[in-house]
Amino acid sequence: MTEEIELSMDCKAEAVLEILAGKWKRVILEQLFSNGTMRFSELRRAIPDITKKMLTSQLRELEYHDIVSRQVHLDVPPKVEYSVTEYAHRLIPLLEGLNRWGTEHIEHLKEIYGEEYAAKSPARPRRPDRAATGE
Amino acid sequence: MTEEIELSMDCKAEAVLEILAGKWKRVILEQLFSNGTMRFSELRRAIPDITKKMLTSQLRELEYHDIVSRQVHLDVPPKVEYSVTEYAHRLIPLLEGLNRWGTEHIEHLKEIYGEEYAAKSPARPRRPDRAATGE
DNA sequence: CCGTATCCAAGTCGATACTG
DNA sequence: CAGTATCGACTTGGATACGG
Repeated sequence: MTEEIELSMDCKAEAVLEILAGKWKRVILEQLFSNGTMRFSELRRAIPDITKKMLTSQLRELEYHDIVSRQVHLDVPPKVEYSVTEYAHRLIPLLEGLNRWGTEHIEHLKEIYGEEYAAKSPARPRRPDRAATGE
Repeated sequence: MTEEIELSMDCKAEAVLEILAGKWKRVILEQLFSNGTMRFSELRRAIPDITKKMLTSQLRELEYHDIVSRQVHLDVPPKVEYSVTEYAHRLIPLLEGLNRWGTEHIEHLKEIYGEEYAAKSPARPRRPDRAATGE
């Protein structure tokens, strides 16, 4: 029977998911949180597989959400520095919770499927139907 | 200067994001958490805009992650019931945190951009560059 | 009733070339 | 140095139509 949990999530969670969802957002935040202010080129070096286009767009989205701030220095050569905002620090507990849960969840999946579980949920999971002749 | 936060997120968060990321996953969980066991058709009625295909696929992914369980009753007419697993309850604090953060974040965005902020971050945010003549 | 198959539109991400 | 523009591959979500 139900446990009447009443989570009442009006799906405000979407707003946060949007911040964290991009493929590179979390790595970028990791860099900025642990290294402080970084230049565009430093970020590129720290995250070798990211393209300039991706780095730019993800940074712009984070900037829009007031998570990172962008300082443009008008000199030659051009120099743009990024850092996390004060506001971004409120994200930390959530990020930690997410990472803790993620780590445990991977273990949980291993217990269920063995070491060779697929990270991405398969289209047709191989779990057998549990049948019951209820009604 | 840096505050040496050392979040060390090896991006295990991805595993959780995958659970929560689908367009309908959170609404489905909301339903199952507050109503307990529900039939496929009940879920469809509770979430009018979802298609059968989407409902099926999202439920299968949640099932793969051991978040919902699927009970098939082999009688006529067919009857399939879904409910959240024991394991799923561990998600609740995270979900609550996500929702609380989301709610506050929407307020934060309103303070910055006014009531008419765009939910989705625009490609080119209209925030002016903050220039500094450093170097 | 509870799905699957097929097709299609939209969005995401990467590679590459060009610019202030 | 720090981007923007353009294109294409791949993925996601939606609209049907059909099957057990």
